[in-house]
Amino acid sequence: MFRTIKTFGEFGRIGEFDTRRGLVKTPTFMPDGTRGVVKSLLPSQVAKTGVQVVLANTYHLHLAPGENVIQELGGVHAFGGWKGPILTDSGGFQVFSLDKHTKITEEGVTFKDPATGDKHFISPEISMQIQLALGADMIVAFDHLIGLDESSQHKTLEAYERTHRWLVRCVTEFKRLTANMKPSERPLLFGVVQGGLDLELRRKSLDLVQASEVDGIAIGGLSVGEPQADMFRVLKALAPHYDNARPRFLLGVGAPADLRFAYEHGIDMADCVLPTRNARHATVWIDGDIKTHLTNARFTKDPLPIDPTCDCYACTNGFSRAFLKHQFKVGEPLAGSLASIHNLRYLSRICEQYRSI
RNA sequence: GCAGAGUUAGUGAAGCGGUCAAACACAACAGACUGUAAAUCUGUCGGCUUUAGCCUUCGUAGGUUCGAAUCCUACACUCUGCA
Repeated sequence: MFRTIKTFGEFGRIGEFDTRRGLVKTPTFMPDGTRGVVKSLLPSQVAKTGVQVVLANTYHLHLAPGENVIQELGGVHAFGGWKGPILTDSGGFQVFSLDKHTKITEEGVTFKDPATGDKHFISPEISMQIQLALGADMIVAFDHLIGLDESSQHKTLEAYERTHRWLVRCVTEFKRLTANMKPSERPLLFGVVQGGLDLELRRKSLDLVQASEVDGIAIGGLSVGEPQADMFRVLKALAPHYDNARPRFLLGVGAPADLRFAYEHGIDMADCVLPTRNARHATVWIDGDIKTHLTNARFTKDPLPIDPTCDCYACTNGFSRAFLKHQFKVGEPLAGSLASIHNLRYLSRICEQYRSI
């Protein structure tokens, strides 16, 4: 149950909710640790940026090392060392990102591993089973996600309908798997809203998800190549219709401007690879949301920290832009780690600014 | 001193008569990245102008040829054998 502490603006809210692994204060940003950990960072470093929840991925952990291995070793928390809440994505995103390697039927999705050629079948039920076995504290229903370029718009309705049929199966399987758990031991299930850029469909999708027995509302299918204005239009249209008792999770959004818009339109939590991937690719955000390539020649002798206004470890411990540029140029992984710390802190600070309104 | 091999754009290295401003790699420069097939990918990379074009380049200087980075001669330098 989501507790609203305060509202701001027309749709924004500050609040908190409980997971079996502890309290989550919102708005919050959750970095993606696809294989169980945030790439290039120690859990302690992630925690110090203000991150409360880390994401992990059903698809990747199912392929290797397998949920059975992780379960035997004590679950994904023990496995990767993250003590706070963990949210697993369902594998639904891979239906989209591995599009060319998948075969979708009503029963589920067959993935052909691009690396090995091995086939893996994931259905709504199997996704629930994997996520429960991994030991996640929040899990996501297995949905059908499509791109939003012109060539795929005709699939919007199909994906929307399938997502809801699959949601029913997810809820049923989830209830079966958690039947013997106390409410305080049970992970939270998020249903996914789809509908592409069709506001009517989006609205219906939200109603359907909110009418089902899910703990949280996830907004999916955005930030998949559509113009920013389209994403904003959808978020704006959904904003007045959310159920106040449940947390709202925007899947896959992480650009500062997008997060701000989302939080101001009723979103409580979001995840994204952007801060950490960009960081490993030498790109950081600097005060004012200025996207900056640290490898640019102009930083060769720059003694300043990444962002003089930032309080992250990298910015307050003497690491100059010149040093980071050099480390990136010579391929030292420390540069990516320091930049990741900075970018995560940058997004956490945005969240903290909203939480302190 | 003799005999071989070599000298190509920032570096390494292809090319061995025309389709060569010259493959490829690295470096350099710029960019992309939004529920991670991503510590990855893309573009530029002789000069001037720029859809096209013009000019100057392949150790140096000559020569052969309609045409040379590619063939010949001389010279310079480098490496490997033999003295």
